[in-house]
Amino acid sequence: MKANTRKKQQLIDTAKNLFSTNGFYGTPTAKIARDAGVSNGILFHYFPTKEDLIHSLYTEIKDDIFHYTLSQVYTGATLKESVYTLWLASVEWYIEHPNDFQFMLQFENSPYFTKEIERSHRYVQMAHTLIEQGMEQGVLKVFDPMFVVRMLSGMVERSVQYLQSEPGAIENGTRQNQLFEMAWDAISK
Amino acid sequence: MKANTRKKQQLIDTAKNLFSTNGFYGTPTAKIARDAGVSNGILFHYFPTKEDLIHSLYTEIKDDIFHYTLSQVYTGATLKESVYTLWLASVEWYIEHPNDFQFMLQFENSPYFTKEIERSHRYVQMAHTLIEQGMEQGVLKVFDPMFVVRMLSGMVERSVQYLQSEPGAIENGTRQNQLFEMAWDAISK
Amino acid sequence: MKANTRKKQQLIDTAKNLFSTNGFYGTPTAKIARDAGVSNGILFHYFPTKEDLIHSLYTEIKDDIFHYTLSQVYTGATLKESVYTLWLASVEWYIEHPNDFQFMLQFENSPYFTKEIERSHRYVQMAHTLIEQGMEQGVLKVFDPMFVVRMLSGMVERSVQYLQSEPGAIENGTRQNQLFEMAWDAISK
Amino acid sequence: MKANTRKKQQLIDTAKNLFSTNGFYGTPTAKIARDAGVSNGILFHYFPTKEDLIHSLYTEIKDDIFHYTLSQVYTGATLKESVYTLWLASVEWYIEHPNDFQFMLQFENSPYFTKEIERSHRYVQMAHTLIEQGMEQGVLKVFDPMFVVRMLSGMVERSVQYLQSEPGAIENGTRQNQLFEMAWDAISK
DNA sequence: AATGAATGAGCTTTCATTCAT
DNA sequence: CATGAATGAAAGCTCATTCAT
Repeated sequence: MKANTRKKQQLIDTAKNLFSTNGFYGTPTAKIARDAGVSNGILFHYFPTKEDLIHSLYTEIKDDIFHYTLSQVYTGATLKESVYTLWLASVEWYIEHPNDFQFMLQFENSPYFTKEIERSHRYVQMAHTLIEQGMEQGVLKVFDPMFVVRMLSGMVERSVQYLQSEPGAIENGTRQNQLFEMAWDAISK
Repeated sequence: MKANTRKKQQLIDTAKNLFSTNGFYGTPTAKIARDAGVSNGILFHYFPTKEDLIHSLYTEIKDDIFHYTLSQVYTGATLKESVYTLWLASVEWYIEHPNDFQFMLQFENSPYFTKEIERSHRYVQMAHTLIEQGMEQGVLKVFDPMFVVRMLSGMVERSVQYLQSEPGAIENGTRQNQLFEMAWDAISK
Repeated sequence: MKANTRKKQQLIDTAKNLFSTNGFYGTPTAKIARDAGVSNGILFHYFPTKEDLIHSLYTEIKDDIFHYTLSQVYTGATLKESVYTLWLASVEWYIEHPNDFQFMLQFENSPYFTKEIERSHRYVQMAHTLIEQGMEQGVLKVFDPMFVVRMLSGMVERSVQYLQSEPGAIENGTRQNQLFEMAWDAISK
Repeated sequence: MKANTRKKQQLIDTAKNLFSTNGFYGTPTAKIARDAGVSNGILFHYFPTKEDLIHSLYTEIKDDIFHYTLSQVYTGATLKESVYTLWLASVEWYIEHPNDFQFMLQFENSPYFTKEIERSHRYVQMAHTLIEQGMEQGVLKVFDPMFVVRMLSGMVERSVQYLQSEPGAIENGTRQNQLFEMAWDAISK
């Protein structure tokens, strides 16, 4: 089972690398297996179809970011502080995992992505709950909470891309605060 | 020259339809030609490769939206009014052309899309100029203008998706104003 | 009719160039037309099929070399002198027309080439007659004359290739005599 | 590994047959696979491109004829005897393998064939060595040895074609001796 | 669990040839 | 005679998936 886990994980890691560089369609399963140092056939033992592999990757990423974010939240925070924690944890995690970030962008804009998948992940559910509370507290503008979640993730994504392209910006705490203020101004009353 | 134009345009229209529904990779060139009612080979007469076709489509869309937006602007407007005009024209145009909207999202998140392509279109250049002016006037938060342009288009896209999913929202002028206010609050000081 | 002749000749010349460089199959008819500066369609006006074009080229070459050789022969020559004249004229002509030489080699080793075509050309018939005479006179080894003709052309071809590859050899009369002696020794008693 | 070898060999044999009859360009890879009784795709598993297949075929042939010829040579032979052995072994082998002979002629007169390929085969190298020795011994006319090798193979080829077309000639030892004498007279002093 | 040979449908692109103008 | 758009039947090659071992 160790060998099992190792090969599976190698496939996942290799797939993330290749997908983020060449896209889903530019990455044959045979190349994933070859680069992962395993046989062609074993990939389909772990992931019955290429689509299954892609979904597994996405799920793993969303789980990872969920756990990272969860580890950052603390009780007794104000609504704005909670949103800030969520926002910053997400940005930090994407900056640390550029392959995952790249992969996620592609996946969420591909025909593989559906609303059902979007809603099924705890990361999104957590954000949804937070936004709902903010509206109830009268702190946030009132819209469909799911829409605000999407708006927020859109702003996170653009911010990450900006930080990636601007040298030195990642370490600049002030910059990050300014970026968060944009998002907060957008959604708060 | 009429036949020329007609067949080429049929290919473009058919391609937009199919691409927006099935994606680039889910749409064989043979199907495009068949659905357009033309021969297989003529597609490659007008577009030497599938990639050329895709790029042409994108360019056409960006030109169309540029001209539509341009027709809406008026002189003597305040900065906020100008941004509103730009925002609203974009939203309206995408709502009216859902195929183009869908295609654009896919293209801009595909490996076909590069920063060079992004900057080369007049639509983006126009937005860039406007944002720069706003910063100089002290009305907008100061960032790399290109980043703000991207942030804005991201918010336009999410707004369009929201309007598409919410029945009756499209005709609701108040709703649209509220959506714009989110964007304006994000970027203005 | 002048224009007629001009375009046709341009097609022939261009085709020879392209065929000798890229081969029959590496040369699309469209490229021949383009390089010749004429329209795609007109090629098929003069040559109903690509094969017709190829055959025309070959016939033209064989006619040219026939006339050149004929102009070199003189009456009262011995058999060996006549064979020498034939041999030298052929070598000279190929050296002067490398494209034609290249094209001929390809054609004669392609599926387009048949025994019927081979026999139908006056150049071959002339050689055949000469060899027959030599056998009757008891000067040449006795075989099927057609075989000796082929053997001789084979030796001409290799000699031309040798002269082409050896710098300075073309102007070297002694070299050419030595090459002829090889051929003569092969076929003479 | 048996299946491996079997399918690969079936592809090679079928390809030789089809190529020699219809030429490289007249033989689709799909037909090779079909006639070989294997799937379309497996051909490209063994030979990444059609060109690779063609080159492999040629290499195999040249290796086969090399080994056959090598098995015929004996020590203590005079130079003329050695050349005779080489000549006869080649002629015999081509007569026994008409498909290979046909294929070889096409290949060596196609754009696939280069001087580098020609020199790389042991069969040619063996002939080259023999001719060089003959020149050093003063038995052969002095030329670039490679040219003499080519001249000799040209004469072998014409002789094989002659023997193929002349009924009964193949079994006629005298005929073969006469053909060899032509070649020998050509190259010997 | 693991291999990698094998499958075969499907893809983009090419190109000789036709045809409306 | 001349153009070049239009046709459509291949062709070579790819690749997700299966299967014998």
